Amino acid sequence: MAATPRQGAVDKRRLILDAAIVVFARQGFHHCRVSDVADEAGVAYGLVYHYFDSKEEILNELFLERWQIMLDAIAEIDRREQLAPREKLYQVAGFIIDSYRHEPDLMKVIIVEVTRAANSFGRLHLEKIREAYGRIAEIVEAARRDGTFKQDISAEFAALCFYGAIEQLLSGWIFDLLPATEEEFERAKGLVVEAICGGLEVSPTGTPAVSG
Amino acid sequence: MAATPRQGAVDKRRLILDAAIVVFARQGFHHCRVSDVADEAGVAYGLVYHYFDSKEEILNELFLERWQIMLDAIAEIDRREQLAPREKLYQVAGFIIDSYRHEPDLMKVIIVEVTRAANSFGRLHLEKIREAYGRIAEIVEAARRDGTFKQDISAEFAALCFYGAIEQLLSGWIFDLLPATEEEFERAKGLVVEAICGGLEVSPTGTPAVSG
DNA sequence: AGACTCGTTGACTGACGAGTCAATCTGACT
DNA sequence: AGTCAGATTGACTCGTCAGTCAACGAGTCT
Repeated sequence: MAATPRQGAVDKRRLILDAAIVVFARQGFHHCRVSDVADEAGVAYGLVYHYFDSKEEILNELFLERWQIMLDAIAEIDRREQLAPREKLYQVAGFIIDSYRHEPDLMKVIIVEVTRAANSFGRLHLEKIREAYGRIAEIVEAARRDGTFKQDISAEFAALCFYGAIEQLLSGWIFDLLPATEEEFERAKGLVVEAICGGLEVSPTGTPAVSG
Repeated sequence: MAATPRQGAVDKRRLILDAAIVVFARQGFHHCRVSDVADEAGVAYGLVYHYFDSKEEILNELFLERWQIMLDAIAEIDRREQLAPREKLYQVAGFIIDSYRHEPDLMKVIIVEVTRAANSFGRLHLEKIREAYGRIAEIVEAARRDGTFKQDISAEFAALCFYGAIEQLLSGWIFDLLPATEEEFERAKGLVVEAICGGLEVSPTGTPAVSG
């Protein structure tokens, strides 16, 4: 299975994966043909089946590949001792938002075709998604232990809200409900953390309302 | 088109819609056949096409029907002058969560199948989804005006986070990542509002941490 | 009774598209 | 030059399934 890609030769497997990202994002997984992917990759139809067992396997591969990168990134962020909980969450939000900024098509495919459809194929995806919640929950749990975060909201529940807010944000960009500009991406990072950590309500004491 | 359903006769159109909810939820929109829906409804295959133009139209109908109910409910909640912003949001969260409690299959279909489809078929769905954000944003906007909510988070952004958290909650139940019991439903209503309005962080002054 | 309308039936069709496979190519190694 | 392994090709197969349609049934009106 392409164990030794000849030097100089283009990695056709990668080519197919990248083409699939474009096609899946444009037409949707169910509304595209395998031949569309092959055409986009500039490759013969049959070659797709040389590298992958099925159309679904391509989607699986795209998801698992990218999701693992995210899981590792979250774990790495959590490991930085000097960061306050809120800063850790900011880093996490930043990583996910930057992922969308740099690879909007891939993130669209993952969110629209995989995250929302997790019941149709194997339990593997659900396990991976749960893992992401778990890693975020660990950050929250540490914050609860050191007294920064409230006791009465469980870490798992908090993680769910936090991730949900971010995913909805990406959905907004994906479906053109929100302006997807560089400035908006940056602003959103801070705002989503402020909304979830600080809350929408004005604190009883500090944080005077900024006019304008 | 079934303008005068004869009295005593079962409304076959409704029967088909209800069967579609069950089948779409169980097998997924793309992994079921129209004949599955007909069988579930106990009706001949062709009758489905007597009432609907296509398989997709059934999905459309299910979404639009239910979504409009939700939009109306949110508007109605916003109209209750005596409610504080946080209480209004609690009512909204409660309504959506209760929708899931009473019709989990329908809500599953709407969340799992429609959002995915939102890019493939018409912009109508997106418009409706945007409308929901808008109605929630109105609640937040009023709260910002009267000084209850922060100025530096826009109402639209706040609405997105709020709705995102709720949708993620439903996803958790849908995909069995969370226990879906009566008590959890009730607890979740309060928690999601507390998380979003009050934030995860302990307020500088009040709200002493509850032990246990 | 006869004619008309509308609900209902389910066998059939036609297109579509995932996956197969035998043939061909390419470069490496002897 | 000859052999071999793996990459690459694309025409073909074959099941599936959305959508059609001609016929039938059950009320209603005259």
